Amino acid sequence: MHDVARRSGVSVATVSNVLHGKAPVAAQTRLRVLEAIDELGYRRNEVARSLRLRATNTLGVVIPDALNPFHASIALQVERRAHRDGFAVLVAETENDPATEADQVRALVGRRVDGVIFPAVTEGSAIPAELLDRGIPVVVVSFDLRDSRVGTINIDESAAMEDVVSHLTLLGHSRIAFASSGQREESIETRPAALRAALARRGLAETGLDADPTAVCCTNDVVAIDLIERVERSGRSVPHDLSVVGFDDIPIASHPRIDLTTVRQDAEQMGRMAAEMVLAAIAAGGHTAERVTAPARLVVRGSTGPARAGDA
Amino acid sequence: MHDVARRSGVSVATVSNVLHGKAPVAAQTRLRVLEAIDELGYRRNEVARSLRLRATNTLGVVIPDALNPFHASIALQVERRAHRDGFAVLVAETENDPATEADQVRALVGRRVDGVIFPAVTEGSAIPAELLDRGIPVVVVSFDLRDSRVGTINIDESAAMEDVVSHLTLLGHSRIAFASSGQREESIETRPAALRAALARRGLAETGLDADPTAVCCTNDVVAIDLIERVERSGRSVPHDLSVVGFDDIPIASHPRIDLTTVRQDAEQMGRMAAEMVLAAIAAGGHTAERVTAPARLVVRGSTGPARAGDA
DNA sequence: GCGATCTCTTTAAACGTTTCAACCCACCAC
DNA sequence: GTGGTGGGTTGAAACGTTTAAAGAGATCGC
Repeated sequence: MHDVARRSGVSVATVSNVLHGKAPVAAQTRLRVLEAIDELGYRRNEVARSLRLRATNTLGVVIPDALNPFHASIALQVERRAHRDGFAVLVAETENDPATEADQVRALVGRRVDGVIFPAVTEGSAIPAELLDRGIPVVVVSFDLRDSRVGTINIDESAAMEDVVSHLTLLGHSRIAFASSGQREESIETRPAALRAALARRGLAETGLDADPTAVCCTNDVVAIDLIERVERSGRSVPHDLSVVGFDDIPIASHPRIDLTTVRQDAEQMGRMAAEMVLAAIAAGGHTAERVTAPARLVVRGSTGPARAGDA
Repeated sequence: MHDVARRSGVSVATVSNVLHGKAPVAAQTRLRVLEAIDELGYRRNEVARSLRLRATNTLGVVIPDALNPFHASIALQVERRAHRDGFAVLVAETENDPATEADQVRALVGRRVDGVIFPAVTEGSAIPAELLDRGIPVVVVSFDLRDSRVGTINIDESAAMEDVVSHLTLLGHSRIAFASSGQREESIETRPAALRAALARRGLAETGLDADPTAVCCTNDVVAIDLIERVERSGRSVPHDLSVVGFDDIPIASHPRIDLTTVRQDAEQMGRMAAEMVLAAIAAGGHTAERVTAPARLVVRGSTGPARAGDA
């Protein structure tokens, strides 16, 4: 910038003015400056700008597992929406580990991100303490975190689960289990709890995964598809021996070879909304506590079928 | 930092010293400072630091399509490796569009990233001009860009394609087509060119996709799996009516329901190597021109079978 | 008692922007 | 001619660090 100023014979303040049009600058001067910028290939140093403005125009996305297409899709949409507003996106991977999550959040704080989005939260993470105390807006997707300082975007879990259970019981299932992602949990207790509630409403109890269920409701499509793989590798078949339901409706779920019955969530919409929510909060200069519930609906496909005879 | 200094009765320089251990500081002072840091919840402002050090400890990853698991996986590995060295990662989505790619690169330059990784390059992009002129190290994965200032990580495309064609011809195929990702191309001309070369070696020519091929080699697994879907929705079946080969071996490819014959690339290794290559270049203060070829091998599964009778 | 040495600490200048206040000059009203 | 107005420009401070250079006491050898 100093070089540009020198070359066009003006002060840096003037260069800054032609760049932002805050103060008026004579047409002729503007031209000279633009010329110099062009010749020197000048590109504004955003880090200096960030320092001065105390705003980095950067969002953090803290994602447990970038290989889960649902999470990836949300991150992607956030990036797109943010890009439109001139924001960049720092992604941080937690590997579902609360310790690295804390570590990553610290790093984001150090880099002074203007807002943070969690496409999912890891169990046992006291996530946003440090963020919230600093006034950094936080939006959480897929988990109904009840904190007056964080925004959330959720589907109506109990309605969705009600549809799932209704679908399964209509098919004659009564031994219904829940499968989570194995290692450390993501969507914490809400999804299995919703299942238990829906079952209870019908006088049923949850069946253990190892107690020979006839249907399994999985915490997400990746888990469901894995389950189908394990079942079929063991010589049984889906849906004949076991019905499987997923959550998310990731792209592969609708493939005819997979044909997974699942609860469809609109990741694109949810990601975009998350970005907009946090951007709005940033513009307004504080937290948000908005809670929106996104639409979701059961998509019945071929991975669910009638319960095995004699199992009602 | 000023607050910390004031609270512990020392100068900011001393605080800085206890933080980095550059200069010696008395044990007692160090203690007071650490205490103050703790009480105030101080966290170093990395943007000020970046400005002063003229290094942001940030990598850019320019990714055409985050929903392609191969790309996502590379990005993920880069993030992991970078995190270990205290680097953050800015992801930029190009949507396979050269214009937004240019835009994103400009944004990365403005933010003064220390290095950039392209998990794939979009056709027709004059990518790295601006980056290279500024001395920013660049590493490209999956495309053998021959530029003395960019590092590359590739598989041996012609060897891999040789294996594919050998496998297919052994099954009796001679009408072999290539399928790319439709819209704008990614891996530019190298993969189809390799196919043509391998065919030519056997006195065969490429068959058009619309000219009733008996086998199709796809530019990646996503395209292959899509193709299977389209074929089977139209009432034909894979591999009975058409053999399909992919590239990458993304996780779903090995699912028994998909069972895709494909060329396996080790995304984890390639991502890690890309990160290490660019980090090394940053440490050395300049470009890299290293070219490594990663291992790849054909994994034969159920999506390829004997050519239809009468088609030899 | 005096310079040298050593350990610890501070001062102040950078890094590259933005922006407030001041300045200059021309024009205008009176 | 004086004061106001307003467009165009600039000086300089600030943002929060790092670091070279200088300073301040001790300790020490002699």
